[in-house]
Amino acid sequence: MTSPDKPQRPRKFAAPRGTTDILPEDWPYWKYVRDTAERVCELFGYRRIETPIFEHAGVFLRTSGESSDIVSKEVYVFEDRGKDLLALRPEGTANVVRAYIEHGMASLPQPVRLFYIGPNFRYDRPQAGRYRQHTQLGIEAIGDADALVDAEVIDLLATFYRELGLSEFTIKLNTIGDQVCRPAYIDALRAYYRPLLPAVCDDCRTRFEKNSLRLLDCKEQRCQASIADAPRLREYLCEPCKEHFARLTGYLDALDIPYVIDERLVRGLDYYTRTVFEFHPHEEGSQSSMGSGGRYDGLVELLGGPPTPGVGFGTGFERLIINIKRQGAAVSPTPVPALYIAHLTPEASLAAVRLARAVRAAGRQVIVGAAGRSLKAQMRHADAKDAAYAAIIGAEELAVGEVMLRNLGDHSERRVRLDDVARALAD
RNA sequence: GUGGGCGUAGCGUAGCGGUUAACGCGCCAGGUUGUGGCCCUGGAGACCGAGGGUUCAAAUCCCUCCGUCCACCCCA
Repeated sequence: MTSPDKPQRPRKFAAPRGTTDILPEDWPYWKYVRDTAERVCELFGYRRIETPIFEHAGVFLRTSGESSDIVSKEVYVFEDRGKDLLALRPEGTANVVRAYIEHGMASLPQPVRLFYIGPNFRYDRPQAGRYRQHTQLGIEAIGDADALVDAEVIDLLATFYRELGLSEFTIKLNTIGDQVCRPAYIDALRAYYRPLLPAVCDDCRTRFEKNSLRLLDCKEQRCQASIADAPRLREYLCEPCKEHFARLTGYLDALDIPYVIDERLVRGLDYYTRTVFEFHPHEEGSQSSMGSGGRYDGLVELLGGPPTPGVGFGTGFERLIINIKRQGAAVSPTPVPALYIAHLTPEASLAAVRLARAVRAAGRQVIVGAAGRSLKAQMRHADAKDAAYAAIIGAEELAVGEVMLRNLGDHSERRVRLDDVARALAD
């Protein structure tokens, strides 16, 4: 059926699985989220930092926990041409901590407050609100152990959501202890689970060996009874951890920030200590976590720095935008051209590009019509672009150094000197 | 990693065994000589996701693969 002379067409590519193009019609949402993020972070005194999207693999592999899903199966690791083992960053905290150490930020006034906006990569199976490349706003406050900073971070995230028009969310909060008290709890938890192992799911048997704390957030029906009667971490917390948590809830209460204590919230990254939290929209659905974070008092040391406390969060733009669309928040419209220049002859085209430059210099958006198209086609285009005015340059106008300036709203038109167009638009 | 739905022009769909695959939107060009939004006309654009099979005949039936979406899991 194919004629023998039909040329073989080159292969068409699609964006890699789990990635998407952000098209112009979606950009207003992205701009809205980015602008709001930058504004709110600055309000809280956070300064911007951007780190590379890839790092030495060890930065992530060493910090996130070998048994965590992120490290065990989701990190993009590759060897570069110089045989260095690198990894696309799967989360934002470890690399910022690396930068904190590398640039000697420990000698700055503490805590150092940082924020960043950029892509993260996880080899995951794509789904609604879940991508292999996703964009996060993250903040880190490094160098202060007090619960005031924990509260500040949570307040910042809550403020960000409110500013976005996302008022409907629940904050889940928990403390998972520290290096002092958690080991004793883990022992107790394992002792409790050991006889129950035949009854729980396969994943839980793995968790028992590798990451016992995660036994608590298993979603399997058959494991729920085991979880319900498990020892409570609360009862094993050391005094400093208890006090820290009490101070945190005190701050949150003072700020009138509502929260729900969820003793089963343990989080997926191993470096967390004490405070952990997640923000969920009220709308039900999968991938409902919009943002989350916690304290990581051992992380700086783990990456070779001095013992330094830290706390932060990450929040995913794609999920925020899903919720913004769902809750119908208003975003600013895409700017529309002030002037569309239609030109009818080759000489007029030269005048058109010069006029465009002059009007742009006055700070106004200009679109120049496609060369060689009929006036009708160019006017149609001007209308499709929602231009406020159209300037028509034909042989007649050009001969006397003028344009026909048409108001596309009220259909009025008048002749204006080429030099006066920018001024005429300002009226 | 597990399970399910779906893959027809740029987008949204129809066609569900039988000649040159249809419609809407969009795109391009016309509808009197230099003018938009409505309307009308015409055009471009699809090897019907890919490969294999069944059949005289397949976009239509079967198989495999790929892609995509959704759920579980995990997480932002």
